[in-house]
Amino acid sequence: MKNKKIKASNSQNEAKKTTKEKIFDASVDLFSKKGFSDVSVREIAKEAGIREGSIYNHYKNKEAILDAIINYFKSEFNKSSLPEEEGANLMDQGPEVFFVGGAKMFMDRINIPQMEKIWRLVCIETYRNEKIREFFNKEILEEPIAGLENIFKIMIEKKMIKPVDPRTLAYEYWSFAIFLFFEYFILKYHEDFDSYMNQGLEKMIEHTRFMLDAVKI
Amino acid sequence: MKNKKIKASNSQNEAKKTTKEKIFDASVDLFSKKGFSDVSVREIAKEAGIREGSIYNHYKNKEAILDAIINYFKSEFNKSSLPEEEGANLMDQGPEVFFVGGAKMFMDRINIPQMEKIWRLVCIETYRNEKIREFFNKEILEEPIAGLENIFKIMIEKKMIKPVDPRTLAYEYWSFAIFLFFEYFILKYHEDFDSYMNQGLEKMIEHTRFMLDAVKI
DNA sequence: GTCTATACTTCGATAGAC
DNA sequence: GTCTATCGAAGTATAGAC
Repeated sequence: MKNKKIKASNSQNEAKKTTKEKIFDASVDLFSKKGFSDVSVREIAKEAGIREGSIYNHYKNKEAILDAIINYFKSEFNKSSLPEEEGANLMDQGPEVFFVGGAKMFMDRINIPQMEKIWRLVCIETYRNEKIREFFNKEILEEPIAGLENIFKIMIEKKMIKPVDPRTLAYEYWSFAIFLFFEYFILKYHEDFDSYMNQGLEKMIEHTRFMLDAVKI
Repeated sequence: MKNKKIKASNSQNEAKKTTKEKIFDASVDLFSKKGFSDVSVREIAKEAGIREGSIYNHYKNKEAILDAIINYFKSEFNKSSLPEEEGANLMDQGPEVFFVGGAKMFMDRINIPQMEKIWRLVCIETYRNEKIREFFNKEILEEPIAGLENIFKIMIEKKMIKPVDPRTLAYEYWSFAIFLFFEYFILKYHEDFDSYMNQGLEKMIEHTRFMLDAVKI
């Protein structure tokens, strides 16, 4: 579970990259730093080490590069979503193990270098890009909350926690995670990356403790 | 306390506006919709009903307009911060009255038409603009949390709530408010404004109830 | 202080030689 | 598929008449 992070610096070696990959990676880098609108095709070409015109042999236009990044993000995001049975197993070990374990797994997903940049990109472009916004609302806001609501419902049925409204609990739990996204990727993005990511996990665990304390039987 | 909102549609009547105000208001409008980088000086001039060149008689450049908006926002934000004694009075009526009353007052501050647009602008430009980011971190994140920490400390001393770590409580309470900012101004901004603002207040009140339930004696 | 006109720059995208 | 060269559009900003 730990060596998932190594995998030869995320994708291919720098040397083996195709031109299309170079354009893709350069765009991820620049878009995540400055935002889509403040990056020019010239910059992307320079960063990728090719001429401007060559970009259009691989992508129809600038927008198409962003689309490709979004699609990559979506597929990676869905690829690594928590399998149903694994969750059920964790839950039997008690609520704390379930949530702390879940938070760690989730952080591991974000912590892949290339994906971390795209997470930042997603956060800063959500206001402007409708595709990203729809994805965010559906897959990062509504679906997790619906899933959590279900989990809390089960926990209540199993008398693992107090019978508080499961929807409220889900919202209380997950809104904190969204807050951490924005705190990390927007408010604190430039302040020493590594330590901040670890702080995020600790904060999420502390939040989990507070919530479970509030509803424990 | 309620008629603060009327005040002749926020600022001057449309007819009486100076050119500088027209430029300012047009910029607020456009920046809050599309973001600073995606708005041109030409657009601002058109929206303000003047010629492009005339803008430079009032502002040094495009960036200076944004600076003026930020400064206006800061001064309005500080102008309306909660007076110390009023808070103490509210607190004596119990935690629920204090927080529900506080949430309402806070929402009233945002709900002024011109300020609502600037709040949106602040939320979407935070990642890009260092002045906004510093302001957000200091005045919307750290200071409120420090203030809340103090309030929870007093409540614990007065034995109004359980002796949970006040810093944790402050973070638990305020992170939800920040989440609501982002949910409202980024994720749901175009989905029927008025009802969403009201929902926000209800959500904040529900959150307050959950938290107070968790720490009540 | 506003207008017309325009300078100057940068941008996204394309054409055509290799 | 990459390069050179360049186009047309759009951007910021300035000059000068009124």
